[in-house]
Amino acid sequence: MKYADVILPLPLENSYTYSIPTDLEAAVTPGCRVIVHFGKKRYYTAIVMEVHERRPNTDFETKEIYALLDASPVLRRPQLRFWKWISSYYMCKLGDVYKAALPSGLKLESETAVTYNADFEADGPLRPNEQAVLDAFKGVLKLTVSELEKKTGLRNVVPIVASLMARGAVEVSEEMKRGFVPKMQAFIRLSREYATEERLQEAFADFKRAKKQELLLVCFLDLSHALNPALTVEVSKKELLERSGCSSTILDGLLKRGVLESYEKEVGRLQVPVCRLQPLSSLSPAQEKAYSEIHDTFASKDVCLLHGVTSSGKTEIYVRLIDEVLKLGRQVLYMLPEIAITTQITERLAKLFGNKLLVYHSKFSDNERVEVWNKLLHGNEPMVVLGVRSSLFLPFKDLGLIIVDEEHENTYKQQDPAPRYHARNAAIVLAGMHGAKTLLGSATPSIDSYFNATTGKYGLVELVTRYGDCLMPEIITADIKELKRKKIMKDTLFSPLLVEKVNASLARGEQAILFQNRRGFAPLIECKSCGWVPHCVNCDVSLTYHKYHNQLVCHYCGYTIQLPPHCPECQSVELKMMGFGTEKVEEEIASLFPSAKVERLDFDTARTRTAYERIISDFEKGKTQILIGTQMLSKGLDFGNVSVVGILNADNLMNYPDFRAHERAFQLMVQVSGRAGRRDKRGTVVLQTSQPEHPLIRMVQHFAYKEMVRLQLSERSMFRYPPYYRLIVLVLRSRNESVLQELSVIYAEKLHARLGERVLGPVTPPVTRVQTLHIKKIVLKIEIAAAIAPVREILEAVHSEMQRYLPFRQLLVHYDVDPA
DNA sequence: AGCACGCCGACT
DNA sequence: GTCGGCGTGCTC
Repeated sequence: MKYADVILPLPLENSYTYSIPTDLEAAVTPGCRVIVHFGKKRYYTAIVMEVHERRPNTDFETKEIYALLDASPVLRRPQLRFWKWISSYYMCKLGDVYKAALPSGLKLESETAVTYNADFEADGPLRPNEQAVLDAFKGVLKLTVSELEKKTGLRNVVPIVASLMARGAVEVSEEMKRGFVPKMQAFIRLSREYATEERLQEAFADFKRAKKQELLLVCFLDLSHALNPALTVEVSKKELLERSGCSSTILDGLLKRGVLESYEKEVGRLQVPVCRLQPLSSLSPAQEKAYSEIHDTFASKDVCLLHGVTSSGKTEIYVRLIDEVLKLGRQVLYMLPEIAITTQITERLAKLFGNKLLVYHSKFSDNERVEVWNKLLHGNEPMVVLGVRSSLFLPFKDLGLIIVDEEHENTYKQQDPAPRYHARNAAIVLAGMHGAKTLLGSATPSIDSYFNATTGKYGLVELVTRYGDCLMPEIITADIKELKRKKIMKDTLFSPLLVEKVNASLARGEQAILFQNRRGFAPLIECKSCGWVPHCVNCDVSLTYHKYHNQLVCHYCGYTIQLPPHCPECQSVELKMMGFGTEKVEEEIASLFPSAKVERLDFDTARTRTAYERIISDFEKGKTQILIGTQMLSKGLDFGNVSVVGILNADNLMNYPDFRAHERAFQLMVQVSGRAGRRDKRGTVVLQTSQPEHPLIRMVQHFAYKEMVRLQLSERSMFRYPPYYRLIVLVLRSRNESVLQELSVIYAEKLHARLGERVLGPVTPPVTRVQTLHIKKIVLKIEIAAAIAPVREILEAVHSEMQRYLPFRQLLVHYDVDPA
């Protein structure tokens, strides 16, 4: 008897053993997907980790594998190893890694479907809830449990469905959710009967009055070359109708006559670029130098950091390296943070690499992602994948190079659902498993990477001249505190300097970008008479006012209410708006620069791929003169005509409680400034701040990156932060505040007993409650040279010790290794 | 993560 | 007396 140890897409400690039906014994191999029955009801797609003949010591019945989904593994050999590394280093369950790794089209799950019995006649009165459930079946026979819950508005329909089933009113079944659906398209061909010239002549003779049909057939023959087997191409129905200008009724006529016939065929969703491939452009001397230095570095080191100022042309260098690796027959992963993957970069790469390019990110549909997956799995050609964080999990065969562009971006660190992995660091490990090199690129490298590069762990290559020798923008500060004191800036977000610069730029037919790191209209609302502030019911934060929908929104959990017409505490109608977000900036621009066309780029306006791309392309084409946005516009965008950038409030970037606040503020301000001035024009940046003398502001003004690093490093070493220490944060959450308080203290004491001064806390984070869960954190600072395995063992030991305290079950615990 | 089982308050 | 709230434990 053969058994398979499988991993389920659930946060479970162990793998589970299923027996393999004899007819599948040969076919079930590690890396295959199987469907298994798990628990009382549900079916899941599990991944086979190991096949063996060891009978499980049976305190439990061993179930059989229900079905095998793949003739060959969907994972390639190194992938499982990579999954195990992620789960061990980032201290999460293998099931969590599995969940993150596969596109959901490959993870079919069952769902309980409820079918209405049309013959049902109640033998007695129904309870209101039961009636409500039955009423939901108006016009439909079958609904899933979740659809029923949505339709009825009831929270727990399962028991109600159970009692209805007992009475014979409904039946339930487990059905698999729809997974990947291949895209089918209708094609048209000549029917067999008419496939000769003679028969076609007859057909033409037959048309008489059907002139349109005749025209359509001519058009078809023209497109398909159906009579010349050497040249024949397939013609889709859509193309034929478009090219002939005929309606589908005319085509139906031809189909009815039997001259043509229609057939369905699977087509890919990945668009094949139609443009002709372009040769690589040549490199400037500075780029050439950097390029060869990277090469030299890779001879002795596996990782190289490319520190290239904005618009120094890092992409050209990447392109060269990609081309080279492809020519060796190996694969390349080019990673970018989510917000930086735009049509600009995809089009550029498509022109160079054609159908060797695959794109993988969250704004692609799941079906498209499955196609990318399958193409890498089954294809053997060298490929370059342009992707986000999760593209690390794709089934690469033989990676030769991973490029992590904008490597300083903290969005490379996955925050919320486990696995909480850092894609840049994981990329280096993955590259190691493939014997590949990693190139980290940034205009403002993370302090961690820069430290590694200057201490010899990585190579360092610097590119300090901007491409085409265009000048770094001039950064001028505007002192908002002073302007407010002098009453020059009253009830406005714009300093006179910024207004003047924007006006001058518009007058020259140039564009402006305004940056404000907060969306919505006002982040805080306060009643003028009693001081009441609207708070989220689930989280410990005030609600942000969004004027467009006249709503108050929680930016942590999405909780939304209408703006009350008066204060619920004292009935006063005077509500004061405090602070400002992108919406308010937009509103003020409309009055300050009435003739300019303005657009806003933030989470609210760029919800879909098309909306996002439209805003960018309109700005690119000059349809928009002013673009307002959050950090979304700091990345990966090249605009040729922007001469002014305004940073509306630098203070809120610098003043938040995190040891990386200054590093991040510097990176953000320099990146945003980099949008100003391209080609031959020197740009201007107006930096509005109440602390113009702040050292960090001075460093931004002079692009003094190294100075910033020096200062930060001395602080980090003093206060035991990365890169000198490794942080592991234990996050404890509970609905029950007192249990959380009590247990977090005990937890920290136990850790302190074993790890001493390395343990800090428990501390209360700035936002103490999110989604009805109170939060405490215990921070571990581990010497960077120390081995991490013993620390993990201690953490696990203390965790199991804690489980002896009964209320511990009310706690949710997770680890955040190397928090961003 | 689901899902069932089991034990307590508020309704007919 | 029952309904339904959620705390607890298990899933090969």
